[in-house]
Amino acid sequence: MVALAAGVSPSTVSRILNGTATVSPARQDAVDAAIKRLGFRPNPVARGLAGGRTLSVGVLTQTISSPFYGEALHGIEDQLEKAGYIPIFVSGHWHEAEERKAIEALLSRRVDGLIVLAGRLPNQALQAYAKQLPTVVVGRKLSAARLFSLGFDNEAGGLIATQHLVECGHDRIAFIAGDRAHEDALAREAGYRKALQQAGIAFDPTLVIAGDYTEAGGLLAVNRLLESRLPFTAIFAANDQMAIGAALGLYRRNVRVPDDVSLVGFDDLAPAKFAIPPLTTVRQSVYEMGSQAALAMLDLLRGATPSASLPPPTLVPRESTRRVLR
Amino acid sequence: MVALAAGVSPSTVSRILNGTATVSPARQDAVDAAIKRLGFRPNPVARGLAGGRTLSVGVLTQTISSPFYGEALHGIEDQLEKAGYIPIFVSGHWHEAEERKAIEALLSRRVDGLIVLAGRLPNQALQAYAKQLPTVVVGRKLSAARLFSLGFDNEAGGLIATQHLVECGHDRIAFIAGDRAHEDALAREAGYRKALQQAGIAFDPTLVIAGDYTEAGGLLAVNRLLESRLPFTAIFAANDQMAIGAALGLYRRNVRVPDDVSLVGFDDLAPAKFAIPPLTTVRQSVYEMGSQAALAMLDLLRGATPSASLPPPTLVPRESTRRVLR
DNA sequence: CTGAAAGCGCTTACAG
DNA sequence: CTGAAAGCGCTTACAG
Repeated sequence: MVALAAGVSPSTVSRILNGTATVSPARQDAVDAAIKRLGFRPNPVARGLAGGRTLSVGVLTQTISSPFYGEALHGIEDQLEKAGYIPIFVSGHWHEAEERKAIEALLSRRVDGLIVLAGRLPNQALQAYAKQLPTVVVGRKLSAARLFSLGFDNEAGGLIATQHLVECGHDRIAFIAGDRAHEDALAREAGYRKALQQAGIAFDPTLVIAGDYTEAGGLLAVNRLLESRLPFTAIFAANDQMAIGAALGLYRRNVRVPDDVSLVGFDDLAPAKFAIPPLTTVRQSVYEMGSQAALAMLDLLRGATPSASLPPPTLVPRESTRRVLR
Repeated sequence: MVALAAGVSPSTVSRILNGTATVSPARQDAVDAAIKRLGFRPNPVARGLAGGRTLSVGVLTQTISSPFYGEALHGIEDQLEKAGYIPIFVSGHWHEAEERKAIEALLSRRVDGLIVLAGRLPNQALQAYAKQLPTVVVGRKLSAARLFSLGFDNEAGGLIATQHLVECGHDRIAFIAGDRAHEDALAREAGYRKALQQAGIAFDPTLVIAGDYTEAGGLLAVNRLLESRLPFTAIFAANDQMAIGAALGLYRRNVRVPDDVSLVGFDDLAPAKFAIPPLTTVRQSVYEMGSQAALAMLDLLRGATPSASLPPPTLVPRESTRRVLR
């Protein structure tokens, strides 16, 4: 070890580097100076082998190129980096076997912790991983030792989106649902129904169209809706991407937004703001979600109990919704 | 080493694992069986320390949440994973000092290679890194030993975009430029000018507006253009994001696309297809760019000379452009 | 507070 | 073709 060449034993240097024990000021200074002089940078690989820590945390995401998760990864990266950890991102592509494989790769690289963003892995698989290393899961509610979970209140989001439409005077509100395999899609739908109920509007199942969280899915859904000839004056799409697809479908058939139908999305990703017309939506700070997840991981890593939580969703009124004219 | 417990020496096992030398069939089988029986998974951390290989490659990107780079990262990940390597993504945020720091972090983790996506690092810095480890840089042309560079033909892209507009009969074509710090922005502009020249249309510098590759920048640019009261019937924006911002600016002022002005973008990222109206643009397969970069890295790693290249950009005609009416 | 020693899990010359 | 040995760059009990 290089720094040894500058006075003391390797053990002492190691202790200083890690703050593992108190060291006399004299040697402290000597070592600091030597480190500076030599431009010494500890080798994380060796540290990992010897100490069992790699200062890296594995992050299982679904698609690294998704606009939604991209934001979250950004939040994770910023936070982890500050603490000297490096995130290692792997993709599961919404496929259980791939997710497992990706996590195995992470484990074999001895990451210190695991952050899981959504996915199809059963809860119990996640709980099992938590036995091996600190784990934070985003988008589900579950508990176990060394496992922390974090999620938005999607039902509340669905509720305020629909309430906004109700307040605008709409009572024939179609809903384009998200992929039912996602917990959050179900919660958003529950919020929609709850708002209807609170407003005394009868729930009409024919106004609910299945979707898949993609633009193409939103386009398809709106086409089906239009072909059904059911009357409606507003659409709540379970995410922005579907709302954007729906907007295109409406444009194609010369249905004007918001003059003929009001449209609200969910997420408030970047494209919502520049949609034509700019999309009214429910804001969730996905970046914040990532950074809170990382903070929780850092807590877990130092043996503390995480207290991270997410701000409630809020409505962002833009130009795709308006009061219904009578 | 666990597998030793099953017959031979650790060296032999290592050799089998790495294909480093020929081993007698008998031991080969014995070891294979033992590996299988014990469910042995080699520890990449230890391999890295001992052998100097970590089976990881560092990827410097600018913003992990960018729609453009997200696609590229996806391509890199898919290709590297197939070969047993894992990518480690770090962000430089278009900031030279951060880029350097990020690369240092990668080096200290002993990545086997480095893929650099754009950025502000001077070419010579990149060439210096190439002396330390195999490097592939995307989006610049430069050469050095163990350095491979790869990029789209942005000038050709700018050319075909503008030619398309010319063929539609436009001769007052505005150009919203990209961030001049990007080489590709300059090349796209050169393509624009070349097309004008080939068509015998005089270049009018007042029709060129500075932009920054963001939607907000496109919106601003179009406002400036409209306020200038200069006549124009078409706009070529140097990327899709600015085109989308421009479309919103036009919509706000009741200028119809494509009836009043034709609009073309560049990149063909996902949102272009669902813009209103769907955006005519120049397609570059960013995913392909990532996967070719990864393939080139794999070549470098095995000591071969990379031969990766990118398909030429192509025009994707959609609904935002139309023949000018006389 | 601080060394000397052993060891993390592998790989790679070095000798057969 | 195959072992024994040394070593990658650190950390962590173990003794002072």
